[in-house]
Amino acid sequence: RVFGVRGFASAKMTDIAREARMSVGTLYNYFENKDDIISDLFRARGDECVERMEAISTAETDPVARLSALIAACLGFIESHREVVQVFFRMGEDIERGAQHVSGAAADCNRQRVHGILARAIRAGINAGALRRDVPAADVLAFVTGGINGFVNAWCQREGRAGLARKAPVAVDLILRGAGFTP
Amino acid sequence: RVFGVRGFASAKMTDIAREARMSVGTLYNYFENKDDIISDLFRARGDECVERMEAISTAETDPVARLSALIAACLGFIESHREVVQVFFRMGEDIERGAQHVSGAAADCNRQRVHGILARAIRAGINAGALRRDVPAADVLAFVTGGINGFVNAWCQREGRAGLARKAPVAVDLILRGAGFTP
Amino acid sequence: RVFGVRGFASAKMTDIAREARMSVGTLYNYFENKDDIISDLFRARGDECVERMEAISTAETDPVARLSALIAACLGFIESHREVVQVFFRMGEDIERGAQHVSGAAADCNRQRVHGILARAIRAGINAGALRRDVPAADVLAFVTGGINGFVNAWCQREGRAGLARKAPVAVDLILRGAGFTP
Amino acid sequence: RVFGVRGFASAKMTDIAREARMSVGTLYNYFENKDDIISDLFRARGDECVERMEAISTAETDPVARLSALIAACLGFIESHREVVQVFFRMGEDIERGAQHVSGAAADCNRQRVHGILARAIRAGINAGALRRDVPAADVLAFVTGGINGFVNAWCQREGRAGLARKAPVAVDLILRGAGFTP
DNA sequence: TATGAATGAGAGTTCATTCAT
DNA sequence: TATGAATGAACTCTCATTCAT
Repeated sequence: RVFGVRGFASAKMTDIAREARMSVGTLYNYFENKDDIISDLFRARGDECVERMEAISTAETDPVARLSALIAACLGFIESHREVVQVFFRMGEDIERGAQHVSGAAADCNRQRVHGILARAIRAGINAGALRRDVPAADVLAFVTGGINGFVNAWCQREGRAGLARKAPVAVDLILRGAGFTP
Repeated sequence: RVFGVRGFASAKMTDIAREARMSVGTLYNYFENKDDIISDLFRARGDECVERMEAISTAETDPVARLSALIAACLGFIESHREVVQVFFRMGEDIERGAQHVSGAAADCNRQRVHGILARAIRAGINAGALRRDVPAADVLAFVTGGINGFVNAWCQREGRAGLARKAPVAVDLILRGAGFTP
Repeated sequence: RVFGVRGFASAKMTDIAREARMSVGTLYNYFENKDDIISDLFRARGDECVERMEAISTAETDPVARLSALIAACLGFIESHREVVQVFFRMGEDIERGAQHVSGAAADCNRQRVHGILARAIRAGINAGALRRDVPAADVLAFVTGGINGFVNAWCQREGRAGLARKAPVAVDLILRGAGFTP
Repeated sequence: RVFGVRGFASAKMTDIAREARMSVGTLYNYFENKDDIISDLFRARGDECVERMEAISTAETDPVARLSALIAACLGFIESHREVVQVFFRMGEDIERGAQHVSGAAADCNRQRVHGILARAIRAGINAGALRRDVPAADVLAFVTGGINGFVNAWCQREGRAGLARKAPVAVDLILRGAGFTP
């Protein structure tokens, strides 16, 4: 929660300790150092998210249904882990590049795993003729992840409100059919 | 450049001064404090970007052409301001919300202005019947900005390569027509 | 053992507890605080050493034999209390003066008692005409204790080897007759 | 001065800074870290001491005169660098072994160089027939360095008084001729 | 106007000590 | 009596900011 509100560098150990209702000393009984806290956070949530997506990936065989379910799962996961994801995604931006010295590996690994799952689904969709062939799969991936993030960002703006998961159908629809008018 | 590489909190005034080939003292003749540097950076680049987009907005009357041009302009602007935009966009994430104590206002204002321009274009498109009516304009906005960011992120991954602007047609095409196969 | 290896300030209570195969809590059932541990250590070993030397002092009446026996006893005691003495003597240096806030009194008291015993033996030797009269007793004391320490230091260098007590005859000989060639 | 009084571990950076009439920040402009301060101290004084002793070593050819001059030089150097040497020698004890993580290398190197110079002088004396042949050179070295240290320690006890260098003749005499009465 | 050494508040981290179990 | 998680004061080190030159 503290990382989400103040950012990694500005989050003080004392703040984190106070939020966790313990002393700094106790905090250090459970984490090696500040980096370790966020690393663990990333790892734990990332694993959870990836697991859920993997499950969907193997369960759902229809390409379009699979991609739709994955997108919905992403949005649902993010909504149900509001505070963590706030760090996970927003700080991720900071970490993926620049400050990669802080748990960069963990964050990067998670991002890559999620991207990998989506990429496989996209390629399957293309091969099955359910997704466009005229656009490189890499571009589709960028577009899909971007679209998801767009809704996450918008949802984060309207702080405190619920409803990200509810947007899944719209998001999926826009991602698959585009914003343009089709008569 | 320093902010882009090290992140705001980790960027030291001495580093910035060295990069600018001046002493810290001189730096303080031009900027009130560290926050001021990034604020000014945001304001300056933001103004530039907004100006360019405003120009397109008034020049182009056809809704679809206008939105396409705006998207292309965004991508072009970002590519030509690599280092700055790296901070501008990536750190923006960190600043827009979380660390709003640092130039949050400036960043937020820029984002809002850009979003405003895109929102107007989208509404115009909907009214003209060129964009989908069955989806709330706010959702389309989230989708469009997300799609743009998706390409920016992918471009940032492949560090050092050029070619973000070149992606504009693909980005526009995917945003308008979606990733799904349409026979 | 822990004090000997890490030094007083760097020795952690948890390390000491682990070495003693108990918990820190239990440690605190036997010692008031960290200082107390080293104080007790000093006192106990010091008493032991002083007792042994006192015994020699009263038993041996011939001045030269007495001094020789005392020197040999010192070296023997040190060898048989390797780890403790490592602290006792080496840290003693640190504590005798400087860090007298830590059990300085105890250490100082021990040193003074040992020095006192040696000083009495030296004075007796001078009075009996067995030791040089032309040099102040205080200087002889400094010389004798220094000589002993010299062998202790050299012995400590060659870590792990035995044989300090074996050096007693050489040490005594050098102390009494000097390093110069006497035809 | 602070290291000498409080010992390395107990010496606080703020104390050192106050003693040097500067702020901690300034201290860090000149030294990387706490270890660096003592390392530099050791290195600088050690070099000085070694240089002086080397000069004597090459200048004086007569073995006994050379050893005497070296002993006197040691005592003189120590007296004229009271505070530094207090750390240099006393902490040396602590560092040579135990806390070798702190500038152990530097201290050890100095000790070895000084010992080396003395050892060469001793071997020369033995070869020239001026020092005893019946005792291993290594033991003589231990005895000589011990004797020197004995006077240093005694001098350090009587805090604040001068006169270590004045003891050189007595020290040399005792070291060469021993404490025993020779008719 | 330019410089960069000096400053010191504030950060992360350690560890002697306590006390409920 | 034994335990070891919890505590928080105190430490080292950083770096934005100042100001005499």
